[in-house]
Amino acid sequence: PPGSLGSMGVSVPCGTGTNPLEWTGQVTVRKKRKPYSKFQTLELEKEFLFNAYVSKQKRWELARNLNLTERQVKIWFQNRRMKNKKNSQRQAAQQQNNNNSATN
Amino acid sequence: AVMILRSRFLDARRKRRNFSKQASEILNEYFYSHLSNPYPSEEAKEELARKCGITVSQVSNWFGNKRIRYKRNTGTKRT
DNA sequence: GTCATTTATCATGC
DNA sequence: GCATGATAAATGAC
Repeated sequence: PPGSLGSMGVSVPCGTGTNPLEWTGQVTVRKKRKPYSKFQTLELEKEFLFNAYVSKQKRWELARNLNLTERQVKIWFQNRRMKNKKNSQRQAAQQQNNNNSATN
Repeated sequence: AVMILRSRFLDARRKRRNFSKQASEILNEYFYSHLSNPYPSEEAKEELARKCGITVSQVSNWFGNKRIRYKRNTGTKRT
């Protein structure tokens, strides 16, 4: 999406595009998405319970023990924090709905 | 094992519902009328969400799915 | 770091 | 049996 910024100032990949269907073009070669194993996910979740932000030392250990790259561990925690935030917002919205319904 | 049960409970995929026909029409109308740049702004998403009776996240999901599937369906067939 | 995305995969509807 | 909505890896902008 070309230069269209949200209210937060974070823009999105791709940078051009006013002419026909330029957005359909592939920007970069992406690595194929591979779901992690149950064990990998479980260990990452356990560490996430301790702290949502992992130190570099811990990240190195996790990567080694789970046979992942440090980059994968880093990104997993980033996505996990986003998931957490999304769930929090979802619960907050439901609370709002409940309050509105109750007071009306 | 614990995770599986927890995830089965709060995973919205388990209770997925198709959007109403009217909502799909609104979303498709916006998509095809903005085919050169089908990336609605945050405000546009909010308005679409309000008109369709769904959440902003659902609008984002819909456009994400629509873009990739439109690309795949149109890119493969050429004459 | 966040966060809107892309993409594949998942789970469901019909 | 695929269409469809939501989620899980992965990227890129800032």
